[in-house]
Amino acid sequence: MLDKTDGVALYIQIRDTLREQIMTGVLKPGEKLPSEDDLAARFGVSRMTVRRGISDLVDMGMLYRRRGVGTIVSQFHLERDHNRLTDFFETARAEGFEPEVRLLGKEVVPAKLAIAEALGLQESEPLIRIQTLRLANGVPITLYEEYVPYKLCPMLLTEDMRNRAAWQVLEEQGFAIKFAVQRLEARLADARTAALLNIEEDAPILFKNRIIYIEDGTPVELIHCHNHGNLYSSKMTLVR
Amino acid sequence: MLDKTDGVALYIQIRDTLREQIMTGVLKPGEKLPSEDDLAARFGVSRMTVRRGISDLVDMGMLYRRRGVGTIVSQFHLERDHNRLTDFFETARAEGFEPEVRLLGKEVVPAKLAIAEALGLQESEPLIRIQTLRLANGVPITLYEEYVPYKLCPMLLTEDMRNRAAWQVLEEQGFAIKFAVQRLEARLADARTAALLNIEEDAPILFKNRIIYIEDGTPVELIHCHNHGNLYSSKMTLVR
DNA sequence: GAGTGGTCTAGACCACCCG
DNA sequence: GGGTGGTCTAGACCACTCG
Repeated sequence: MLDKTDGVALYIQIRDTLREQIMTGVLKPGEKLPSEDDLAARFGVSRMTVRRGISDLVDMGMLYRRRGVGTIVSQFHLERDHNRLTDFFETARAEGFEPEVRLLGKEVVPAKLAIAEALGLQESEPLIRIQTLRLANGVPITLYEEYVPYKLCPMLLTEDMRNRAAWQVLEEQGFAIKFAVQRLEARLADARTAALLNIEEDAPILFKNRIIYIEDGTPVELIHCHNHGNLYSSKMTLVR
Repeated sequence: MLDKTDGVALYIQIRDTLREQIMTGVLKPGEKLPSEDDLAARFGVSRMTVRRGISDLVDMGMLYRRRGVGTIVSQFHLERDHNRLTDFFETARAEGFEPEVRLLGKEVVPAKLAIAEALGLQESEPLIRIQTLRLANGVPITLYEEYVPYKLCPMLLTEDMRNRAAWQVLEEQGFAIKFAVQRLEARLADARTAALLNIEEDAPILFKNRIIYIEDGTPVELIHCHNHGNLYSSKMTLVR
């Protein structure tokens, strides 16, 4: 069952085995897993190792534990991906839309005060600004504006931005992208946004301000998303 | 340092001790913790127990680990609370606003199709609908509409809803509230919402549709929030 | 009372990072 | 090479649930 020689941690192999069984319906919602002692014997590992694998699935919401009862498959599998930084193309396709990105412009601009503060820079420091229009099935959904400090990654200027976001380029360059903090607001469309999204001025816009950080807490990118109010909504999971 | 007799798990005492030291600045951002072996010796526990406590803080974003280097205090402490179901009053006060809730109405209504489907009910089954207006420092911020299946908790009809949400009452009644899934949209204010929030009709509204679930995946409450577009934004953290 | 998950121990070996 | 975190073992005792 497990391969102790291939370098993949045993608890990861156990986690993936169990997840596979839940996904394929071998383990059904509401059903109890074998006990931890039992699983440890089956997998030929110690109970602590089984627990570590199960804990990951509990954190993901696929399982829950009841002391004195057992470990049970959740009825509802939390879509924790909605609380994660994910690839626009992958998620669009996963939701059944064909994604497309049109480059509107890419230039070096001096940082305005608000953006400089968000990125921990001095005012007027050079930024790379990348503006794109994101479409689903050919319909404009989002006006996407990205700001990255020029000194951080000058090569962004020559990268093709039609298949990934700037933070994904940074990740390829070895930056340990760790998390993002975003703020959602309801706004009205200004003239330019309205024209690009093919809606009326003053139509509703779901505005998203997102700052992306690397491991040690340094901000590396600011994003402004102007999302079509009637065609876009933002879904997420909250845990008690 | 630790109390092995008071019933609180050692790893929780260790976690809270370390968190306290980070919060109070004894451990500063960017600073390395003592090694796990060292901490185990200081706390008088095994290394696995120390790791369990540290892991919780890593999950919360307060620490990060680097193999071969050590465990380091994050520059930026993730506010994971924003990804959690939290108490309106507590969070408002924590952010420096004095919260207030005005009851607009509480009645039993038949479930419309969309709400019945969201809550896993038959159409027309009786629901308790609670409508309140939420204010911060006396300014109306949110028109809050809650729907709970009548059969689930009839006593909601007689509860005072001015200091907690319905799901908090359910929690007090022993329901294991586990998570919520919500969807945010930008909308324009209709006449009633505009009047209650003291804004113009067609002003921007951040609309939130939230479904609350218990442990086994059963939905127990649906919430519609109509948030003041200019005074309310929704902040959250995404993890890579 | 039997079975379950919750916690904890006292080791062990490894991969990785850095001086 | 020395120190760090990553993984794993083979036990142990406890609190809890349920029949």
